[in-house]
Amino acid sequence: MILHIAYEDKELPVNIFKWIPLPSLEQQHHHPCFEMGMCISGRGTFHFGSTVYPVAPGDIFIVNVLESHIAQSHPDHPCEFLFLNFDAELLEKEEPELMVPFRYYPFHFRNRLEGDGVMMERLRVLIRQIYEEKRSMAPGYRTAVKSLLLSICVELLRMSKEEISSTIWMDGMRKYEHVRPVLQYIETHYQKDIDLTRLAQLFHISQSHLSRLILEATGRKFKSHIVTLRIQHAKRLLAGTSMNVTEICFDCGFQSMASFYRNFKQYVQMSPEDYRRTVLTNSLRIRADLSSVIG
DNA sequence: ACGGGCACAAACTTCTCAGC
DNA sequence: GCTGAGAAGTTTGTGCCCGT
Repeated sequence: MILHIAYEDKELPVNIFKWIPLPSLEQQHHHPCFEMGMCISGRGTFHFGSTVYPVAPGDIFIVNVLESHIAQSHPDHPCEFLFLNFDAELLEKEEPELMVPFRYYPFHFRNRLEGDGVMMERLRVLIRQIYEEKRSMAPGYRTAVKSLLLSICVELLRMSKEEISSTIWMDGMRKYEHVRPVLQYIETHYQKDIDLTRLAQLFHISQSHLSRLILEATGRKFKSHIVTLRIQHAKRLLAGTSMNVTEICFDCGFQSMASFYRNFKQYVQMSPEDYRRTVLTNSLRIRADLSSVIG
């Protein structure tokens, strides 16, 4: 199940809120943003696909972009979470290296961070500070939230560096630096008709070698990487504009309606029209809930 | 007009081997 | 160890069609 994340503040794509999961196991969901969930109290379980982690106070769970997950409370000791979700663009714009623990080491990525180490304690404090900043909305809170979030990502980056041997780390960074211009090119040209052959010619690398480099750097195949960017763009247009599906398809860089439908269904598990209806229904429901709370 | 499915050709990925 | 070339298997794009 896909969740469309609407940020309260359009200038700051960061949400933070308290949440008590139900004791019954709900359907897993995913969303196009990063999420961190810190357990404040109680017990329970956190499900990522078929992997199940126990939940204890102080545990921090990292949810990657489009990763299926759901938290569940213990029936007798419901757990309370502080959930933080934010747009990946925030990190990419600031310093792409911050994406490394999430994106460039897919095989080292782990969802549960636990323990009483100095770094863990620092992460917990930073998450609480973001919650307080967002709640108080004191002058300059946007900058404060952004800098706290970036500090969290720096901590994660350093933690992941400690876990991975320096040889693997240096090797990964070197490969990433090698392929970085290609990835930047893809991210600015994905709306156009780019293919691996032309890209290989442009960067003077063989097609097979470029394919391998992209896979090593991103954890995704070339096509999958492009399609992910295009689908994210399509979702933004479906949710935020009245453009018809055909216009959106070609605006995103798809060469035909058929491939757009096939890819959209594969990545989002529903057709573009169904997605637009779901997003509209959800946003209307949220507005109705808010107006009933406000009175 | 638009949304969606199917079959085939084209493009991409993966693997292996060889040269530097 | 890094990179390129080539072959085989897999995936995607294109064109066409049908239903609403």
